Amino acid sequence: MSDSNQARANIAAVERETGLGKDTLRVWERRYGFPRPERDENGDRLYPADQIARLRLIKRLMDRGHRPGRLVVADEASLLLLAAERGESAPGDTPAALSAAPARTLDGPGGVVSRGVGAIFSCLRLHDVPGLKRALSQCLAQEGLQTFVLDTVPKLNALVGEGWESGQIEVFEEHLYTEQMQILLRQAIAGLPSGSRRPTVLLTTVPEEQHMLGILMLEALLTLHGIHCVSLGTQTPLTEIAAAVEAHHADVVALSFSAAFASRQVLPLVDQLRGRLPLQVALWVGGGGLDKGFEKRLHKRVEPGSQGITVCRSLHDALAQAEAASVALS
Amino acid sequence: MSDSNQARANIAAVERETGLGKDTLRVWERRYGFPRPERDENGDRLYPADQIARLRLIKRLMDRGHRPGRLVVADEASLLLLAAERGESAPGDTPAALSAAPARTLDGPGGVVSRGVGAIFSCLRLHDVPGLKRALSQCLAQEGLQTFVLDTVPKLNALVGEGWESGQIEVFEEHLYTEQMQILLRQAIAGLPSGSRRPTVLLTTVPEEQHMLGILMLEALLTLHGIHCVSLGTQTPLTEIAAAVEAHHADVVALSFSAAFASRQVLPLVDQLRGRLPLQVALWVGGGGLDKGFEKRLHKRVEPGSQGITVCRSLHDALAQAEAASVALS
DNA sequence: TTTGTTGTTTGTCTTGGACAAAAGTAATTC
DNA sequence: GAATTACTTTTGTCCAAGACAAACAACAAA
Repeated sequence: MSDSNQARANIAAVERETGLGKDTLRVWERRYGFPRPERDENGDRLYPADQIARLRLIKRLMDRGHRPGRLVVADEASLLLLAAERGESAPGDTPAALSAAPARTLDGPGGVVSRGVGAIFSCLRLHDVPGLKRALSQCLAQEGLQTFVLDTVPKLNALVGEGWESGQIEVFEEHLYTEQMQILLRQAIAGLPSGSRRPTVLLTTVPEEQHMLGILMLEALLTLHGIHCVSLGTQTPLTEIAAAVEAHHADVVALSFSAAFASRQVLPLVDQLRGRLPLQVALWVGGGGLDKGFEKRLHKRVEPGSQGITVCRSLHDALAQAEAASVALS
Repeated sequence: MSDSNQARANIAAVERETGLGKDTLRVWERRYGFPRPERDENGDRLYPADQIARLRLIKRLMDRGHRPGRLVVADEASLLLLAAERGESAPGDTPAALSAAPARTLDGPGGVVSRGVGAIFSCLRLHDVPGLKRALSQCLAQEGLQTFVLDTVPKLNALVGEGWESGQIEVFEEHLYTEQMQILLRQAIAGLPSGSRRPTVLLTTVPEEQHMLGILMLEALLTLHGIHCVSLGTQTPLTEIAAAVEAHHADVVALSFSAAFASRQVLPLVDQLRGRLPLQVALWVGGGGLDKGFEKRLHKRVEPGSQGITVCRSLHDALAQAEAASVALS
């Protein structure tokens, strides 16, 4: 198994592949004895492929809420057991939607018959790009944009996220899903009359946060309701967000944090941005990257400027905020 | 000027804002005496705003090809002098296109009269989003997709890039441009019949490379010529690229590197990916992130698997490669 | 002009220590 | 039982100073 001609990666490559920082990798090695990479002739770490795979699994479980200290000392069996568990985070949601819609709904190559979430999911797992496109479009057309964005897309995101956590879905499949959903949402937005109502909402993400779907969903929803949106895409430096607010006379900055984002960094980042924005500009934050205690910690802050941060736990929240702001501004 | 209540940022924030790594910031301080941040009560670095601004300027000049050792010890005046210089990288190109198309082509709010590159550029600088949309669409409609992608978009990219390097264009304006161009290109691609000819080209970027425009331009061009493309979006881990190749039976992987990408990392990355791909799968690399000596260094490599890497210096190259591959596969 | 050799520049990796914020645990009160 | 408070452990990030190899510049030779 552990052949010497096995592919081995340096610490930078492991950071790329797993998303765990170099400092973290080193401190785990010191504290827990794992990972235990080999060394090259210069003393630099060389991680074997199996240790990288384990690190990736650990990262998956961490994003689901498990603690690293337990995971790294756990044996392989209990790790796989945890991975097989389903996320029970949202009770009453659609926990069995996946198993209820098995992949045998195919009708010849590329010809999917069944509809809805299940069909989308099977196309994704079969790498059937045309079928995926078709299933997504059908779904959108059938439900209408509002229902699609408010209900179906979050459901799909959760499904794909869970599939990824449990190892059923590969990262590249998730990329494919994201790309196709992006195409669809952008097309839908382009087909709408551009919003003209205040507030003007500036949409973006902070550096390190590369996931676009959150702000794209919000943009679709707000544009549908006639609200004026300006999207800067992902990863805008904080100072630039502040500059853009001034340039576009924005009333609101909306930030999205995905579950993959390091949740401990969210509050300082948001705090810092709040300090750079004028007081009358609202700051909305949302997405799965906000842990449960976020509001509590937010309210514990006594520093000036920590007020005026609105947490949107769902797109419904954000829409309600927008409507309220629209009334207040008119 | 250097008030004590000035905003000061920690090293992580400076990394976010400037794109310079923590290690680099620390080693510059040790070697060159700049930056020279203050310290908080715990000994952690606190960078004043003016030093951050200088670091950002230095990063700009580095991306243009200047060497850090000279820049950090240079005085403010010579730095600004360098910044004001225009990039002379592409001789015979369109060096004065910007100044030849001043911003006074407006006709009332939002109503741009003049056409082409100049109009696009002025809308961008005036933050006129509807005008920008219109100008871009007009340009595309007038020139046709092929000419637009092959000539105008690279020209615009260069212009925006130069504007950013010289400080005329803010980062958030560049984000806005990228976002709008992305919308336009995606729309154009969606309007085409999806490609069916081999080779099947898998488009993506490596982790750390967030710029989408390169692969989007290539996707538009190839799809226009009937070539079958699969895009995974940006930042796909190398192992996942390899997995996606297998899943989609791709014949080619196309990677794009922007000028902002650390050019020293390109070769090892590409080498590593080459090693993970089957021999019959081609690997194309392109974009401004490849420095001049890239081919030379590539050919100097004697390691197994370093063969079979094709450098595309322009989209014309890539298109020619695709046509050649198409002939070979039919 | 190209090719090889030398010295300098530069980013990244190393170790081992330190600390603050977050999360878990226990005791207390409503 | 649910919510506060106080205490303890966990955990990621930062620091210092040293080292080294790849990239680069400059010069020599074919």
